[in-house]
Amino acid sequence: MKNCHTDSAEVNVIDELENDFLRDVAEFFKVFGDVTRIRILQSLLTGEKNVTELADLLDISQSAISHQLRVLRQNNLVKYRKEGKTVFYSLDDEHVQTILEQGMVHIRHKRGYAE
Amino acid sequence: MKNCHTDSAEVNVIDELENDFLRDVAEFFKVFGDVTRIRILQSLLTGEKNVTELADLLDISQSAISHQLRVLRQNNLVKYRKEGKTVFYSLDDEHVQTILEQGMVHIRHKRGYAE
DNA sequence: TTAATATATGAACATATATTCATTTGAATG
DNA sequence: CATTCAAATGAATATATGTTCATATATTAA
Repeated sequence: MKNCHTDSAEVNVIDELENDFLRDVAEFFKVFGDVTRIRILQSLLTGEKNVTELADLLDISQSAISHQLRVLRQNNLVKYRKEGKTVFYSLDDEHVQTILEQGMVHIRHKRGYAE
Repeated sequence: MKNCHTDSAEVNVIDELENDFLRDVAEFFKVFGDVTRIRILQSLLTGEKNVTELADLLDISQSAISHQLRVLRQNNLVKYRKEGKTVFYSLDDEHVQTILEQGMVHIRHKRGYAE
């Protein structure tokens, strides 16, 4: 007799789904786990910016910025808007902002940075 | 005449502090950016577990678990308690739990997993 | 003390990832 | 159309990271 928790084949299926899910969660956090991307995201907290602006502001090559923006795009952390030749990026939703700010608050408290 | 925002040397000092801070934030998120560590953390949501338990439960070698627990320890995501030869690990504080759950909720919604 | 068990650690290896450099695409303008 | 400017992309390289394997440490039991 089987129930929804002890049948081994069924549990394996569930485990696989769970593992896929956790893999995605890890991938999601991984995107926040890079200084360049964090700096980009933090810059976008104050509003949309184009690629050149970001490169100048952060003193990082246009190429590096562009590569990282692609990662951010692919993971839906930013959205963009084209206007002529320039592309303006901004944070995708408040979820992103919330998580970013949570992390910043955590480190600020932990390391005792001035508020 | 200088003020607290335009003096270039002073700004550089501020930038350095800010960059150090953002580096730490990225490091912090990086810890969440690995499936094994996420699986460990998720397992600890239901309470403390020892190393062997985790290795069995997650079907990951004792060594791999131990290496990752070290990373989690060094970043204050978990704390531990020794009892004889066994070491019990648990989540450090609710901050960790909050961020983990935020990420899981985000992915669940984004990917449309069943609640 | 010897054996057994739980955990930690170091070295080696394979893979992933970020940056640079060169080039390309695409849009506006002369 | 040729040029210029903004952004994207591909290849190459250097570095970081996770796992395995072998071994060490530490605690308990025989």
